[in-house]
Amino acid sequence: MAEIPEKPSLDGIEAHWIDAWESEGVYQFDRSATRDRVYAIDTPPPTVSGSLHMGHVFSYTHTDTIARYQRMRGKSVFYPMGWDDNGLPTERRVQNFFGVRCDPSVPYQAGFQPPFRGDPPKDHQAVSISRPNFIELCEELTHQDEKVFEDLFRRLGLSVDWAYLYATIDERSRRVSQRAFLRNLARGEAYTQEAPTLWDVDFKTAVAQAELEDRERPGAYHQIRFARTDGAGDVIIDTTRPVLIAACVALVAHPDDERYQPLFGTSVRTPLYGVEVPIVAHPLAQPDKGTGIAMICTFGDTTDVTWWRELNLPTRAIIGRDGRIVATPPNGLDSPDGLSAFEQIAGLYVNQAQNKVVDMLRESGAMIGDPRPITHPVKFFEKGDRPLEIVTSRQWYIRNGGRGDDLRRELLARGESLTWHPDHMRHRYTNWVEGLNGDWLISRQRYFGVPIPVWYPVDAHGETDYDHPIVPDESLLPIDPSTDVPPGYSADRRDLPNGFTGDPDVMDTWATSSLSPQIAGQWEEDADLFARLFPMDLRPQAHDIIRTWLFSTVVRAHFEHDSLPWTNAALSGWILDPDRKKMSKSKGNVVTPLDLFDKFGSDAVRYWAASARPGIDTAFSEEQMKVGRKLATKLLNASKFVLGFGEPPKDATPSSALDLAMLARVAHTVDEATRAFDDYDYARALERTEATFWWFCDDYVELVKGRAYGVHGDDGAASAQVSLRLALSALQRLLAPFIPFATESVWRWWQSGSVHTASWPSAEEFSTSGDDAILDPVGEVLAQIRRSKTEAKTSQKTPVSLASVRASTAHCAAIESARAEITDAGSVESWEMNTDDSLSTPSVTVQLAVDSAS
RNA sequence: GGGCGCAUAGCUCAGUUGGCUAGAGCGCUUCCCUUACAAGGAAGAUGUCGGGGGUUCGAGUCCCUCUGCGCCCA
Repeated sequence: MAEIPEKPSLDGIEAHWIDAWESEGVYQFDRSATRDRVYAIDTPPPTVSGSLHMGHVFSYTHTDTIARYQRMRGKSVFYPMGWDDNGLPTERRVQNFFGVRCDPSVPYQAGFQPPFRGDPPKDHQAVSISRPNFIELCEELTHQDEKVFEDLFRRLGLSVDWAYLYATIDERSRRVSQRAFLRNLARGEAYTQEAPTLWDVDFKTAVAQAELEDRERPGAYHQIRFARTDGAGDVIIDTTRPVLIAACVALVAHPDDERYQPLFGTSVRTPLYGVEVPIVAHPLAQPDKGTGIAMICTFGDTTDVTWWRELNLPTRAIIGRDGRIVATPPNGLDSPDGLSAFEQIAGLYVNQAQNKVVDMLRESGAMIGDPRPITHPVKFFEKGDRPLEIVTSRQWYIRNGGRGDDLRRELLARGESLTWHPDHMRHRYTNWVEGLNGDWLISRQRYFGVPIPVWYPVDAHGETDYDHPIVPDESLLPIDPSTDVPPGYSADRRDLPNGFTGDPDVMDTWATSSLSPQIAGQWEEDADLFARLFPMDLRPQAHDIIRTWLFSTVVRAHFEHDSLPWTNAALSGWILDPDRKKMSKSKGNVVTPLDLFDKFGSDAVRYWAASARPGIDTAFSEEQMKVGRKLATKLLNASKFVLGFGEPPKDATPSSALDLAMLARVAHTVDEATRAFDDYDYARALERTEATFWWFCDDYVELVKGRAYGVHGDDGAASAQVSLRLALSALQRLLAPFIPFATESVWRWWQSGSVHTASWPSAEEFSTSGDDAILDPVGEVLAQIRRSKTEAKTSQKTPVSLASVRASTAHCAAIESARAEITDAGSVESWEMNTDDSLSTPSVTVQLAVDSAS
């Protein structure tokens, strides 16, 4: 137990307790606890290559309050931390930081030193390095970033057990990720397929539906003439992408569209290229868009893919994976004029080719009028800078209900049985699952990720047999098929006829992070541990990744464990700047968390975060942090006051009416806070606790002060002192989840052990004989006495020569029961009590002794 | 276009199966160095509960509708 300081202070308490908690193992998960005594949290692994921001502080604080509450309720809390370091954000950061670029054809260079470590000059040409060198740099940089994140989270006071730290690229994550994939493959839940795929031409990788976003982009309608092959005139279409005319395989109109019904079954020739294409009918054609008839190209957008598939159309792909028009003209384009028109655009980037095509269309007379500018939504990779193209490529998929109604229904049912906080967030999930239009594409043509753990046989002609992947034994995981050799082959048969070849791709980062419960819980590696954790109790996360992280985690657990991965999901809102705009770096309104910790203290910043209702977008507010700091300071001073009386006599019990009433109020608050926490409403628990704490300081302490000092004798003092201590103990514990540093400081002034492993208060700790109904009339009388002094602009110490009270019978009795205390607090010299049952609130007429004193 | 949410004091927000005179904090104004705390305390002013309609003895709360804002999906 520590000395109570003369002048309590919040300065330096964070560093002190961070060290003490670590050395005492306060937050260690007790793995001997059985499942019913465990509370397991599937902590979101933050992307460490991103910047630290208030959003992290905000949502992780919410989770931490829940973790601390559950720990105090006696649960063994499994609260791990993970770093999401694999994937594109890290690759991009590594490129920018070191001035390098990954080129798998470059050989490994031992001891490679990058040209820069931070801030390469703008005109620097990226140095091409091997994949292993690149990955080494990824690991170097993520380790630096992880240290910064860890320091931040420790400073914030997260009650994480750091012994269970993981990273999504570490060996266990790779092993778990590959094992789960191989299980999916064995059960037919993962498959490979050659198919049209959304493709980012800059990152040169496939992307999944969940990674798309629509952006409004300027474009233009071009009206184009297609000549009918029967010579009966032209068909006019509107298109924003005339560049794709060479990829056109049909024109399409709605089956009910009377304008075009006579044309179904006939054909037209494409302008410039002279390719004959049919006119077909399909309900996805929009009669009110443009001229109502559109060209189908392979592939302009996802609707083209649907038409192509459902109408069995040929393929004429013209856009390559590098975003350029391919060199070879597509099938069917064979007329001399057509070939020379195609030569004009071959090798150009798409937008250059578009300009060229428009020029040629004007010249040929196939274009009517000028382009008409419009703004329209264009699909982008959420991390990309250029519109997505669609290319045909071989990719790996995991089924997710997007192509199968039975599975879709099962996954919707999983969403139904999950408990959502707040509840309305479940609609995001339902909405997303119902709107899926394909399986989950998990292969990425990138470098820093978990390799897809398969090889393929290469036949005698050198052709790769993708239909019979060779899989490793689970005991060998993790593997890298680019360096490891499959069973039954020797290393020198790599990439040779009658040999093998490794799958060159890595998995999407979500394909690994969707296994965070299995990674953190050491699935299949520590069965005893996993059984104590899974399914976990809580998935806390931001609401913008319901479609990605939350959903994909549900999918993996559904397949592997036939269960939900957790029972509760808690969704945090966004941080808005004080003008209610979403905070962003470009606006320059981002504040760094560490500066705020220095300025207000961690507890104050946590207070701001914990004040926000679950799931609600919240304005960044330094004002709220000041309030939090006041609360922490007040707790120090109030604790010092209460404990300053020393130990009350051993046999002391609360006996006076006011003390019992105060304890009844605190007991009621304990119930309210407990109910709120059980419902994951940390903000309500804080608000109720805080209100009672301030009332305790402002009214109760002031009322009871004189008696506690002994002016009414030893018995009254003993009752006051023991009641003050009972209440203080409860209030310190109720505040512990929110302001862990200040509460720990004051707790250790008089208790042994940490407040964070103390038991959560219960109403049973208090005598229940009190009547807290007396507190309102008593408080009202006190307020009126204070008001009269304030209005007289005199000190609150000024004596009251006569307090004349009019109140109902019940209120008079209440006031009588605490009259001695009001007398002390208000310096009342004499009383006059009048019963008036018509009054709903007491009325006090106050005569001040100030005039006679002057 | 479909879905979800929000609208209460100058600001940020509470307001729990409909129930007393609609609350808190911040900010603002005034006063008080009071022996836990001046990094404090006491007090004051401020509302057509977004508009309209309905149900009800009674509506901030339930229903309908309109308006504005935000987010998710197409």
